[in-house]
Amino acid sequence: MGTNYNANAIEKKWQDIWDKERVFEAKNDYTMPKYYCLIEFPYPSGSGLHVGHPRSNTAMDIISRKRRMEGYNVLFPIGWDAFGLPTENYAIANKVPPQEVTKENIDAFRRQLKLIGFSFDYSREFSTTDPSYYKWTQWIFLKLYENGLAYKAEMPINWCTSCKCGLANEEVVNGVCERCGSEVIHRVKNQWMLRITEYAEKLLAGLDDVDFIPQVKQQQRNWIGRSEGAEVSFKIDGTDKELRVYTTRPDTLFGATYMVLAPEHSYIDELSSKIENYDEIIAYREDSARKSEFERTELAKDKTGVQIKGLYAINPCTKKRIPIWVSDYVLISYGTGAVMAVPAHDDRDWEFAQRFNLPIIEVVKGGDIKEAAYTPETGELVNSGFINGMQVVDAKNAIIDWLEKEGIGECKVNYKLRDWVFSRQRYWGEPIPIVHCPKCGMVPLNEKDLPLLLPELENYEPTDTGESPLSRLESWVKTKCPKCGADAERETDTMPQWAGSSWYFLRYCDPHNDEEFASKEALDYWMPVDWYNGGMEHTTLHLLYSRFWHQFLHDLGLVSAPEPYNKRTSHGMILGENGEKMSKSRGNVINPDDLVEEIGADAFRLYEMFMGAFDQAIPWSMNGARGCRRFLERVWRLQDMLIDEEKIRKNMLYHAHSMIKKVSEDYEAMKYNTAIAAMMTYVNEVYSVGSISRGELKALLLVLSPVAPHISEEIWQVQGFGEPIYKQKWPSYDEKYLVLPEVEIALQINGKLRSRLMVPSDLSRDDADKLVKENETIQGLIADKKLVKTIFVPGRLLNLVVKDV
RNA sequence: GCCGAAGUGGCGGAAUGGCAGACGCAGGGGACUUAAAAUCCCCCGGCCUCUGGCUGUGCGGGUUCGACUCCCGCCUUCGGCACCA
Repeated sequence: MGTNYNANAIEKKWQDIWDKERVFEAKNDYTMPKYYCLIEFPYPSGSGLHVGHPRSNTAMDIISRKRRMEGYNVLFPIGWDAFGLPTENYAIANKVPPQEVTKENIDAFRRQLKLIGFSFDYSREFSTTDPSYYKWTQWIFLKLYENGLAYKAEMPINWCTSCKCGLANEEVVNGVCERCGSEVIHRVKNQWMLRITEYAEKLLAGLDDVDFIPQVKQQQRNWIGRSEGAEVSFKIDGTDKELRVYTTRPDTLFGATYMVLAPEHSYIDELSSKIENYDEIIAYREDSARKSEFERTELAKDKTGVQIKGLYAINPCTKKRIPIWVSDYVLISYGTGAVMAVPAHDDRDWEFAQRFNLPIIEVVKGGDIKEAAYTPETGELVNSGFINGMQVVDAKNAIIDWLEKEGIGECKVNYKLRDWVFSRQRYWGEPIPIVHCPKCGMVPLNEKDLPLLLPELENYEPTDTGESPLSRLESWVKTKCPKCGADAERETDTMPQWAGSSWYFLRYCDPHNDEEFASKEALDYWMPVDWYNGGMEHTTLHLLYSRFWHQFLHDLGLVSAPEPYNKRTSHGMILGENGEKMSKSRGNVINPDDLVEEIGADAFRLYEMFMGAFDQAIPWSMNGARGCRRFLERVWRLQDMLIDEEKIRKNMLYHAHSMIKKVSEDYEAMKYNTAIAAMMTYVNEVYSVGSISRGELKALLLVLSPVAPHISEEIWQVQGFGEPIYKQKWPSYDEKYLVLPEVEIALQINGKLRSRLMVPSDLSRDDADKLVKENETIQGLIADKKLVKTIFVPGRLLNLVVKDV
């Protein structure tokens, strides 16, 4: 009997070797074929590594290790997305500087990741909070500012009552703050904004050229939300004002029977003298402001609204006077903040009209407008003057031509995407490198003055005014104008956490560069990222933001690739054993450290990949994890069955080669669970044979090594198989061994399984027909029936279609 | 409400339109052992008249020689969301 499998000792040993030999550092040899594997860099939270992290990490570690064996120069980097509110909140609660908390958390995370044996290039590690990194985040911001893509705007924003800072719409989840869960209200604030909408078309077009899983493309397209329609002006009766609306259905203009303004619409104030029930309208507006966007959408079925008495619009087609209402189902942030209501052909308008007894006029044939709005974009126009009888598509064109001729409207493309609110009134973020000068206005810092360091404070609490804690540090706020030298003040807002993660993949290419964010040479070689795996939850925020920044840098000629990521895949969430989301409060958290201690890193990695389909949410099973350890024990004991034979024996050729093929293909398709099943099947086969040759064991260790690298290296070394696996080539398979001389096929009658037959695997169609005639079993089964036809699928089945005589 | 994904044994899951349940977990039985653990071997969807047969992949239809897979209509669950005019 050989030695026992001591996972912890083996793992420590090989991790030290990899470290010392710098095995996984990407080479600066730009003549080699490259491969850039990326995982979303973790936020180093105080609670430590979650078992969800290793799912994505192991998957990409497998690809990285396989690529190295295939001869690629692989970049598989790691870093820390360390700015953000949880750290800041922890710092406030425990009265310690966020810098210290961050350092501790990063050290803890690094230690945990190293314990699992990922093949990261730690020589390129950095944190977004390093001044040498955020110097370049600030630099990119200044480029955006120079190019008119960063601006300040007074606008209604989401205001978190607890964090006391503005949030992007995208950060508001179910009406509460994504970070702290507190209520979000609307408040007006002068905010830094990034003009991502300028890139809407490009962000959309770029999706055509990248290999993202379809759900990601779909979600980004829906988020950008391009629509084609028209803007139309409605005269307001008795005034010189026109009410501008956007519609995707200009063809239904004859059916517009009333108008609706968002409660925040400026006309309510501008025309206040004409509004008979002004007080009522203002009261309604105040009600709406108190509602979060969530509530405004929640109450979908019970619409509220008030008619603006004294104001009427003129439908430009029918020339009729139509009432104007105000309702919070119309949002100020989309389109023009006002709509023409066509209740016959829009669900929301229909409900509203039903509720308030407003007229509903059918203008497209095909539905029953007494029962519901008819919304399909096909049908014939009725009750519509000069477009009567036209189909919807033609009617749209005709109306737009008419609007343009009359000068009251034109076609217009709209996006649902909104500009990115980029300010945070918080401490733990990159300071925005702008100075406010009483003479020159807003002045960007000079490049040579970057990084603008985040100063240490005594107290990190948000101020009651809602300004950043930085505003309290007078010595920092007071400065000279970079342009004229006059006394000036620094911007005290900081950037959101998304800033640092919008370009980190570029920095990995050349992480120690002091002169540039990364050298052109390094970027040209490494970019784009070949394969990026991450969570679906980042699809519309991080993934879109980083594509935006990258496209912008591309437009400046600073990066060559038009898109940052060539391929994007996604992993499923790991749930607790009870099938619920893992969380401290639910008490179902699995600690990676304990697990590595109990079953070892290799078994842990193996289970993470074996537990189920990679892209689906899977509940944890401690027994399943132990089963994976059991498999590795079985692999370890193969050493006791080893015979002194270099080659793969004849009876094992089929098994070995089909395993290599299956594992190679399944890794690429992220079907890790079936790849591992194939290796288990192979090991089961060896056990039934009772012995294994050196060649047979080598084949297994090579394909197993990306998932379970430590045990594979150890057995390889102990058995004297040569240079370590990390220097070996990925094994290939030979098609000629994938065919067995005989196969078992199914015999079906009318599609029902009746028997099984052993036949030569090269059995031809003619041979099959002959077989049907000559085989006694078959003849017995169809004795009293008439054979209509036979269907033969080589290697699979023989189906006899018969009829009763 | 809208968009997306998914429904297969006790559980996690396999299955280019071709033998449903690979592989693993849990369970049962046996071997080994003084014994237990570990290990090795075998069984393991349901039902029946049990060397065989029937039935079975959320429900109801359809296409096909043949459907977990494709089409139509439902139901349920899970994610995401923006009442987007």
